[in-house]
Amino acid sequence: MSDYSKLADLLFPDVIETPEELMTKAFPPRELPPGAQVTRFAPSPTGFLHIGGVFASQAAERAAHLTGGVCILRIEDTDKKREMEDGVPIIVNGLSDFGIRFDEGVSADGSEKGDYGPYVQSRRKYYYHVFCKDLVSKGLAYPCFCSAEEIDEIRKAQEQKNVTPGYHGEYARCRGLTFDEIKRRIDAGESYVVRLRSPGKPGGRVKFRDVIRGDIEMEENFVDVVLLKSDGIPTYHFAHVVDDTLMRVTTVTRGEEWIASAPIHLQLFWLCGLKAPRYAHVPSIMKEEDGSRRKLSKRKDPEAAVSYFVDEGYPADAVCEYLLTIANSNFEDWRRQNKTESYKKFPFALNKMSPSGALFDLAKLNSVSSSVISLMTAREVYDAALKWAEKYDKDLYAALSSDEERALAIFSIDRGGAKPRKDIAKWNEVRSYVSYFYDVLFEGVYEELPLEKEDVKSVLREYLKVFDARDDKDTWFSKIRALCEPLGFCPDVKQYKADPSGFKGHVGDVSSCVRVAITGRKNTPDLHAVCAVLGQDAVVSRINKYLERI
RNA sequence: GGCCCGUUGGUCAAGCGGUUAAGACACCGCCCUUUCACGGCGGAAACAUGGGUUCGAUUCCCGUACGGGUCACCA
Repeated sequence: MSDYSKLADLLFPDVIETPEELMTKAFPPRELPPGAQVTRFAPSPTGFLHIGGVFASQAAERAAHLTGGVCILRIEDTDKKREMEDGVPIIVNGLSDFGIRFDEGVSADGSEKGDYGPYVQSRRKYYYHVFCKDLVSKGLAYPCFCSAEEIDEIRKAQEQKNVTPGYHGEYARCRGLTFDEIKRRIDAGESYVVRLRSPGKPGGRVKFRDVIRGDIEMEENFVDVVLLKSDGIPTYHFAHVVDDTLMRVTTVTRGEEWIASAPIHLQLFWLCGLKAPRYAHVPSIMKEEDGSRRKLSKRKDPEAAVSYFVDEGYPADAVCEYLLTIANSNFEDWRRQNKTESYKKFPFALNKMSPSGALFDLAKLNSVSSSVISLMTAREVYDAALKWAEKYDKDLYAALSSDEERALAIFSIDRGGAKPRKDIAKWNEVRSYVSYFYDVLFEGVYEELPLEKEDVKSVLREYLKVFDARDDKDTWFSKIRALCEPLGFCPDVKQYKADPSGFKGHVGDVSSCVRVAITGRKNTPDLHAVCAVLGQDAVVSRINKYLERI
């Protein structure tokens, strides 16, 4: 028996299987249609769901489901320090709110589904040890007893000599330890990590193809990276290789910050005798500040957290569609061709993602979102707004739920036709949108009218005389029109524009007076419909109130 | 600092050796409209920079600048 085998048995006495056995028996290749991609999203349970996480998971989910593949949710909890109590449910629920469904993996209640689990890394220790033992037995990994202080010393020495920092070459003190020495130190209770014995050389090169970026060439890894920490739990690098192999993942989508460590991963796959997956490194979402851009920051930017979008009341679909416009620029064209189709029908492609990080553009999000909402039915708007208001705006909730039919009538105005209005971009705008329909919500704030006060007053007084809430739209408008000439306004906009002399304004200005008196603002949906919902008494009292004010 | 990635209008972006350099958001103007919108049309607005390669570079190569990432028993 070689020293390496003896060492492997010493380090991992409980491991009785080989990687090959695992891969043929417990985790055989999946039976999937040709071209199907198996992807995964693998967050740490920090309890914070970053918008970039939704972006990356959306890419993974779309890539899998559009090809008839499988998308996995795996929890990377190998670092206990970063863990948070409700970390898992917060992330699972957050993702699910945004319509991202996983075929396998962890659920909010902690349960798991799928045949390639466990899907929580802390429950996969044995599998990591199987692969690690194999590496040790081949002389490709070894235990290292260096303390944090020693590692620090090494780094300082390297900095002084201007050598690439890291545990490698002559600086890898524990590389040459004999079996007897190792056994003595372990028996003495010294703690250790397991390191890769990297065959790489400074200056060596590796090449790989990234689905999004194309060919990338980098210096190969020559550092004896840590595979297993002193508690026997793997580092990200090693867990990635073992998990994605065993779970039969075909395409790894992850943040671009991982490009730098790809050489480590490629080397690990190679040394384990495995085929590396396809990589798709998705760009970070950026934020502009003081003329320069930086990654959207969890600490500084509220919009980095998906909870921001929930709080503001953006429909999940709207956020997803916005993210899709960043991910695949042809999405907008597709959307124009397929106005009412679900975005899930869009032929998303990983290789059409732009390699550079997009700036998060709230104005654009609002535009996308108001389009999404404009296509919803009054019922859908009501339900969603009500649900949002229940948590975020009690007054609005009370008003909306007090008379469902009336609320539905409000949301029905100018909705459902070929050219719906786009007044609402997020649910926290609903309060303002409906405020004038409810006395308890009405702010009593009035926009300025570009007319003399006396003219406004006479318009309103005359309107009061003729207004009848039962009038149909044509009758109602002809009455408005009839007010014009006696009061010095032009009943025809075109005529007025051709020659405004002799007029105080046109029929639009007359309407504006009425509109502002009733609603406080110059921009509202169809005024006739507004009056109809409000009813005779409310319209009259609103106008009287306004008359008293000015 | 080493290594890697990126750089087309204010923003998101098509483009992949020859184009009047698309489109979208925002902005401005006009039109449509019985009000408000929606919509339509039009406008202003860009290839970071210097060298090559080429008959010809936004597109290919090299350098520079700027931005980003990464160099842990964190992911």
